[in-house]
Amino acid sequence: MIEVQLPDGTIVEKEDHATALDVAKGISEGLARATAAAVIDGNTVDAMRPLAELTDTRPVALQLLTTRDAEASAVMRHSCAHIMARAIMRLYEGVGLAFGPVKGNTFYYDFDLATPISEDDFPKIEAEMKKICKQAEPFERFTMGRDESIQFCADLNQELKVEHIQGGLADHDSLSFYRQGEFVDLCRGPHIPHAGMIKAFKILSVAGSHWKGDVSNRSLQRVYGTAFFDKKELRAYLEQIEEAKKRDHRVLGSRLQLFTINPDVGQGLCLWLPKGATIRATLEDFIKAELLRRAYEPVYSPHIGRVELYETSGHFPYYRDSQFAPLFGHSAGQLVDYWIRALDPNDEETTPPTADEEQKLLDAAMVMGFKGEEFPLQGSVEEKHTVLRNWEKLQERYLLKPMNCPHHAMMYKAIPRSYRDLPVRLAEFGTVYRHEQSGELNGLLRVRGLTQDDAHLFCTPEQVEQEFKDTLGLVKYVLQAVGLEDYRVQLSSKDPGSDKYVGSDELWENAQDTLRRVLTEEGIDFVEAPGEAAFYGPKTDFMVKDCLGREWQLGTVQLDYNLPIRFELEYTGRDNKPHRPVMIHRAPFGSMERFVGVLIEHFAGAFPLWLAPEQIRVLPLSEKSDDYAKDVASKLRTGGFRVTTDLQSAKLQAKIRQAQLDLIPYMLVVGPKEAEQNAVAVRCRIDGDLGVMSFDDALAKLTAERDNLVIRQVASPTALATDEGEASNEY
RNA sequence: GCUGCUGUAGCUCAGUCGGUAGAGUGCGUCCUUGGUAAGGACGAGGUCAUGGGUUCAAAUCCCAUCAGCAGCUCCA
Repeated sequence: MIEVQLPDGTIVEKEDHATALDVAKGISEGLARATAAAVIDGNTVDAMRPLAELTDTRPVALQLLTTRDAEASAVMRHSCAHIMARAIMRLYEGVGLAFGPVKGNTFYYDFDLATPISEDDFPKIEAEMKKICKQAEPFERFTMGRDESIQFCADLNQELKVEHIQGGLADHDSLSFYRQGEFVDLCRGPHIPHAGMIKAFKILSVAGSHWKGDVSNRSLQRVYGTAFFDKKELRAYLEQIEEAKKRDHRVLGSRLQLFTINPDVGQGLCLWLPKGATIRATLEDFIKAELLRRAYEPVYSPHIGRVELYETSGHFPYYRDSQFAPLFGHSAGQLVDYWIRALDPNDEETTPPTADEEQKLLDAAMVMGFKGEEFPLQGSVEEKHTVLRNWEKLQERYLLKPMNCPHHAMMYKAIPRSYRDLPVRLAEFGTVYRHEQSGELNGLLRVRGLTQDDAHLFCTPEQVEQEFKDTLGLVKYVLQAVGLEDYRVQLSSKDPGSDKYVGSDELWENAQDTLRRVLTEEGIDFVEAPGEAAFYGPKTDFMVKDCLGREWQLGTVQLDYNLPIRFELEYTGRDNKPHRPVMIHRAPFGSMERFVGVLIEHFAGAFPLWLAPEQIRVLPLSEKSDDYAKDVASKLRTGGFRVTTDLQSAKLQAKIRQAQLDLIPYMLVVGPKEAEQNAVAVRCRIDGDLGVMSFDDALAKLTAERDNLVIRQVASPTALATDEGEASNEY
């Protein structure tokens, strides 16, 4: 017999081989029907496995997971992934199985499959899945030894599973499988007792992916789906997605005329329309005022800089692929650049020049002033490259600036610095250009030209901690001021196994320790993300989600001991000797583009009074009141408000409806009565009609709301839940 | 960049079997002059993303290019 303790403390005795399902049955048939899985020792486990196998603790502390528990849904979705895989294997030949984990409310399965699956195929896959669910066959678990498992998977023609057992699961002696009818899959589990528990599911999309997430590996087809225990929940979830899409900043940006992106201007290059620009300018003014209070100094730098500058900083070689190609000060540079690439055997876009062509290139180069006799016409490619590289260096090459830090480092260097001057805080809304992969571009959230609310702090090693602390405080303050409270803090640290980082391990450890310590002292919850650091230093990133639940980095504070070395930055210490400062890179908003994009979604386009591009709209009751409306608007403008008048010959209801749809915070209705008393009838977008008040009272009320940066929202946006639970799916 | 999907009026979308393109909304003009979420009439708007091909005939079929969307990968 085995003793089992239920969450309420009750202890029940069961047969030795009893399962969680048996315990549930002992309580009620209904409970047994609803039991999807169990929790023992904090682990989610199969409800149909004998309890004695699952833990040595006695009595067994057992918690049943029923169809009402969120954890049970995750188990069920994983089972649904198996069912989808089973259906697809019935419909297609030669299906290779990769991974099929759960991700938030959705699941996916990666398939190695020659035939492309398209959306048109979803109905037939779903129909097959429905059949499987109807049959309500159980999920049966069994285990095998390593070698046996490898042979088993090989016999099933599941090469990827074989590879995974040999690679990722190398330290597992025994492996578990789940069988459901004719379908068997290497899987850690757990699963629901039988397929009949899945009452509602839907295939959502199909996309490409790569085996183990590595682009150099074979590409797979990833089919996404979602499943629920209840049809209503599925419908509600699909509606929630539709609802969330209405908040999409790309949709609102165009409806509210905030910004536009035009392919004729260029991919990923956004055009800020007046209303969007107003929001941005308001935010910039807000942060400029705050920086003044915090003793930052404004600077400006040009949009381009010499390539050598970025070679010094390390950005050019490191990010070459995602930068716009260098610009040449003279066309001779282009000639040499072309020549170098033509000779490069690894450059697939070019073919080596013939002897004839090379002579022409040489003639052209001599016309442009190069010393032709230096060029080894009969030499090797390497010898030619050497000469061409030298010629290239004679040319001015510029980079559209991908980063502001090198410019700011030069500004630091421009003036002799004493320890008494530090910290030096140089701030600039710096516009940078990055040639992001085309598939990555996304509205305002990922663009090719962006403006960072950037600043670089240069301080002594002793000051680092305080400066870092203050900077974190600034980021938190700024986010709180605009009402963005739903963020996650991440300490992006170095991946010890990678060689992409510059600088000594000691500097890195030192920097990471400082970040960890300050974050802990400040009581900021954070997760550490190894491998997410910049190549020159660790950083603290503030992450937020968009309307589809995708995560983006907004604010960032980065510690950097490396660029000061590369740029040989110095200050004179108390000892009259040169010392090396430490740099802190920081951008509370991140980029103005992404930040405004996120804000649009956060407020669903309905900005608080202080940020709204059009703050007040004056609505005359009829044309008879047009003059008074203009008068009111003009006085509000004098009070610093952004105000318009609606003079179209429409009924009041229509004007109000239009203003509500345009998400204008306040409407002032004026008719003959108001004109007579120098009054206005105030209507708030959120609260509706506030009644008639004197113009002065209305002005005072709105001024207070604006100047206090009051944030008001009808409902706080509910981002789609997409908790990252992927790591738990080991196989 | 990769995989899949999409591209028709300013916007949202119809358009059957290949046979000279349609709605709603917005926009303009006129009528209407109103009290807190849609008053009415008329009108203008399209090289069906671009370039090729197949065909007597292409928005429709095929190919390429460009752009967008979702995911992957990348992200200073």
